[in-house]
Amino acid sequence: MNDRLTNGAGRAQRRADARRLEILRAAARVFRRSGFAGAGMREIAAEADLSPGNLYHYFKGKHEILYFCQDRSLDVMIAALETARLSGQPASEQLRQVIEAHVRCLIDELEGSAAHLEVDALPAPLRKRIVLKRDRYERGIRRLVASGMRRGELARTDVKLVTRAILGAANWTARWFHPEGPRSASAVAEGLAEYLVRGLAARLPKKAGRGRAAGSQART
Amino acid sequence: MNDRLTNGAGRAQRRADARRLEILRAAARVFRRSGFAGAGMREIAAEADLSPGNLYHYFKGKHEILYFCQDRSLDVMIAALETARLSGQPASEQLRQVIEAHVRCLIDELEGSAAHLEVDALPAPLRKRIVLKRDRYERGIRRLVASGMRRGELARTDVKLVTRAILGAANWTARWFHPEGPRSASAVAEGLAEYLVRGLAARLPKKAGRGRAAGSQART
DNA sequence: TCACAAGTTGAACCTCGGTTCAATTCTCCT
DNA sequence: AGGAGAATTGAACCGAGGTTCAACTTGTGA
Repeated sequence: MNDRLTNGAGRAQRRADARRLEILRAAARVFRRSGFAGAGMREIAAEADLSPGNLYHYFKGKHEILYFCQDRSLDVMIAALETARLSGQPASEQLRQVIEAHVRCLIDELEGSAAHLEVDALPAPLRKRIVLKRDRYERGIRRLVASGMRRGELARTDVKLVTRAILGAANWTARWFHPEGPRSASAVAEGLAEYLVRGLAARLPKKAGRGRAAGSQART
Repeated sequence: MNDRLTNGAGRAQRRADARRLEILRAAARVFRRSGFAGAGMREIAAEADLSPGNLYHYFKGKHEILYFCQDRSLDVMIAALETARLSGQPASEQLRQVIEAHVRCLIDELEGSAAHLEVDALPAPLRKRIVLKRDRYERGIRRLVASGMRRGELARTDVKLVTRAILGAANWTARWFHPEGPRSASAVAEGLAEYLVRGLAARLPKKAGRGRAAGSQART
């Protein structure tokens, strides 16, 4: 009976949540296509198949939509980072997974979102929250890299600089990747990760115990 | 006499040109700070120390200012690419120079310009011209990389993908670099180039004639 | 010195895009 | 069925920012 009592209200809540999610996805697509400034509320409404005024029933305004898009993206990326961390694999493998997940998060055709690239577009209170989360993500990657360096799995270098280079290269795919292009999103993610990880593995061939490093030596 | 006849007009022309350049520099700074959308003509005018209406004496509009900023940046980068190419040094060294110049072009405190990062903001005719030039620059880098691969100086891989990764990492410095930060622009440019070039040199240690590779082996 | 062209200004204009809102429709519960 | 709240709409509102422009100032050449 209690279950039956909340069934309708529960269903309405679920529908509202689903509609919110729908809007966020649509917005993410428009933001990725046109950038935040170029994305109009009318365009987002059309993409989400509702009227412009209706957006305000679900979100306070354009900035709030952007904020939630960004929050979602960062959640996905942080989860991937955590998964990699818990895998217990070598640092280079973990880093590869993180980079691939990051790139996919950006350029996946249906779910991809470049929203988190436009933090500066947010008003200060929302921006602060996103920056905290983004910095948390970035620190996680740095820890992964630093740990790999300490273990001798990655070449020692400026952790911060390298992490930003990695993120830059990954984020930049949003600019040039086209779904109809010659490479699939996966191929791009993998190729990019391969290159970026290799830049940190450069000085490892001396370690005889390293299966891959040994393979590299045999090949070249 | 002829020299004296054109002296005043020549001087006026030079002053107009100097004023145009001043405006472009000011605009580049504002664009870098606030992005194209966030940069207002009033702000640019203030930065260039003249009135908003006066900008229109020198440029047709905001988009034309952006276009010329971008054109200038690409000129600088293309020139650096040409210098590196003509140096006849190994591909990895050439690539290093190109990357460093690219990064400096972005984050140099007085002259730096991130304008070329916002190609999409241009109306179609101007955008077409910038895209042509930008693609020319990118093809030049690709040729450099491909040539290094053919010569065995760089590891063989997907040239286009790697070039874009490099450009992405380099361009992204515009997002995170702060002049008052712990690293100078030069240190960032050098560190970044080091890492990005190493990702392409990963498989070279086998070449006994390589002084650096041999040094690396001795160290690790 | 004068006439004309170049350069400058600051207020006003105008458009575009974010947002509001009254009216209407839909959904849920009694 | 009726009432209340949620959801939706489409037109109107409003302000920010790009641009125009008449009036004025400065520079140049005869």
